[in-house]
Amino acid sequence: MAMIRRNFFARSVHAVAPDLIGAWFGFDGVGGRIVEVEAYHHTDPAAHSFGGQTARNAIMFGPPGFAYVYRSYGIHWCVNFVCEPKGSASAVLIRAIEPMAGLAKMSRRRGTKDVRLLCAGPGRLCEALGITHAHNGLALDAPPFELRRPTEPVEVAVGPRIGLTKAVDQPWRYGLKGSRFVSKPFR
DNA sequence: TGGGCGATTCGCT
DNA sequence: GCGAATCGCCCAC
Repeated sequence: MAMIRRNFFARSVHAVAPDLIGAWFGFDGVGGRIVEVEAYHHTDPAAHSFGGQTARNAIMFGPPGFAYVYRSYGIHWCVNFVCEPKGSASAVLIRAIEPMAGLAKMSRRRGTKDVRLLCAGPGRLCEALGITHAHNGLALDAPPFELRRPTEPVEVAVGPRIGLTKAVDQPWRYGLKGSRFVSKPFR
């Protein structure tokens, strides 16, 4: 599997997002393949960067190829990959992976043995992988991140994003067709 | 400086 | 299917 380099992310977020489906996402010894992501662009009312740069979203306004981690509902962490040229403030939210490496460790962190629920959802994914605010701003092409291109072509499903109150109809959710490990089925 | 709110998850009905 | 948990961010006052 070919390593994903930083310039992989220096493209339209809508080009990067489907290309991430099927890619290997390793983090500090655990991981799996990406089966679900969502794209967020700075012109998108649902994006954190829509209202301009703030202390929280500053990483989104930096160069592509870095991790943007934020707190959701005061409880969960969610991880994004920053895309496009510096200043575009666009990113891909990683919503689910198919758990493949370090299942025991992920199960312990998550408190469940149900492999299907280990990483199905942005909050669950970060809990299983051990991703927190401490990893905000880290480069994606260096440890603890390990991203690799898919070994073979994949079929990508498309649908509306989840849990939003703004721009709900945009079909900017991408998934691995037929995967049991997505947070919600694609129809 | 305070109040409302959110790219969620889980448990109970 | 519904509501609680829980807290940092952000804007209005």
